[in-house]
Amino acid sequence: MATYKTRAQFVADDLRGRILGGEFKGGTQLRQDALAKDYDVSRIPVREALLTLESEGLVEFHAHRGAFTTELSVAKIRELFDLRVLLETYVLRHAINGLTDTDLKKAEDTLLEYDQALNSGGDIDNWSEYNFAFHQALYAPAELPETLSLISQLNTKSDRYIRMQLVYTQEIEKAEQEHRGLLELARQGDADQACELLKTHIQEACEGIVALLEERAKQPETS
Amino acid sequence: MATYKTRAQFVADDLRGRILGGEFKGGTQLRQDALAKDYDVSRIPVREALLTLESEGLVEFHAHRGAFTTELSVAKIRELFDLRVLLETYVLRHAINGLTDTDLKKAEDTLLEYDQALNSGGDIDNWSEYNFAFHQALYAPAELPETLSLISQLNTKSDRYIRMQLVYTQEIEKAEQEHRGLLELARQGDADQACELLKTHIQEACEGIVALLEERAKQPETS
DNA sequence: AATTTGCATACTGTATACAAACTGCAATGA
DNA sequence: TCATTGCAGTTTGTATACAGTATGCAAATT
Repeated sequence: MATYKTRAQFVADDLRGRILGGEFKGGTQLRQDALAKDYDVSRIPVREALLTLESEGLVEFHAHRGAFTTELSVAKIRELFDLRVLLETYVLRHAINGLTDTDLKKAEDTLLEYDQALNSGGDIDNWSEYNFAFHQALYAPAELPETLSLISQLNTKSDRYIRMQLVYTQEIEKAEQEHRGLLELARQGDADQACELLKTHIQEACEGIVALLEERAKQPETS
Repeated sequence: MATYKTRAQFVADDLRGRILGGEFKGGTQLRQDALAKDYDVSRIPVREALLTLESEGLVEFHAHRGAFTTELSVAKIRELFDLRVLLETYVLRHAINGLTDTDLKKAEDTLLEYDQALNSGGDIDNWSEYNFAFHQALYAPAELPETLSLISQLNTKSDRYIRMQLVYTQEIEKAEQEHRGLLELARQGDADQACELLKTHIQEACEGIVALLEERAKQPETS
């Protein structure tokens, strides 16, 4: 924590990880006092951290009742993934036009680094990060920072559900193959096919999550 | 102020209006103490309001140096407007499929209300609000709340520049005609043409703003 | 017994107080 | 002369203290 500029930022970053990691069920009230004790700070930086997380859609404030973790309906999940398709194919197309060798190298390095992590320890937390890093590396050449930031937002919101799916299925390998495919198509400069692959990549992930949620809805409480 | 839930929200709403209204030049430091005195509250709700505005892109925090109003480069403005084209044509298409008479009526009402405001008082502040309300009414039937929220974000970020343009040009009437055109095409169910009109509507506004900014860049300091 | 009222408790939202970081200027030294 | 250091003042970031609102339970009323 010594490296962090402010306590509020530290709390926000750590708490974000805990929420994405599934420590709290959707709709859980986050007690400011308890969090303050967790991090050994006062409630002020905790409140500021919660406000940051609210802007990221992970938490919701209700006046005088505090902050609650959010929960997404199936409809909203579908909407988020549709938006990802729209925005990510958009930037991918831009990125592929004007893609340099060094850009390709960077994306490839991310992929390799991520292979190694997978073969060694490889828990979900790391995967989520590497997945994100690969996509950002692939999109970076588009030089559309605002768009990337929007995509990043959408990813944060859907991240909890993506992780959920990864635990219960063997999606990681499939995703990795698709990543290799994307890189190859990008190298060939085939934007149309790359976008098509990306689209199905995202849509299939969405369907997997929806299926899992509906499955889970049938069986209540399997503690 | 009694109607507001918390002081922080009140400050955020009012301060947003002041920033969008152009009270502060880009890059101005916002002193927490001064704002606290303005609103007769302590610095705590002011800080929370500033954090909210940061998440909207109107303000930026630098650790231990406080909050500064943001300023967009021409490249970023272009990027934002391109995103608006992408997202707004996307929802408009969805909205036009499955558009009911009552939906049309609502959008039309907004347009009429806004005519009246234009003929009576009609300052820029109101125009910005009505413009936003009309677009939201037109898009609402798509039933894509996350997408609308994203569009709303983009509009907030670009709002300052749109207003700037309105002051110096006679864009309002032109925009109004385009609004009528959009409504008519929507009524006819012609999504393709409606999207095309919307696209040029947004792109021309963008070019107008860019031209104005570049004009202004040539003549430094006309105090 | 069920519903309502009043009260105690707990928690949030905000004010005040304090500590740490930044800024600018003057003094010092090369 | 210019760069560097040290210090004072200012401002931010955070802790503590207080006020107002929501929640839950018990007594009271029908």
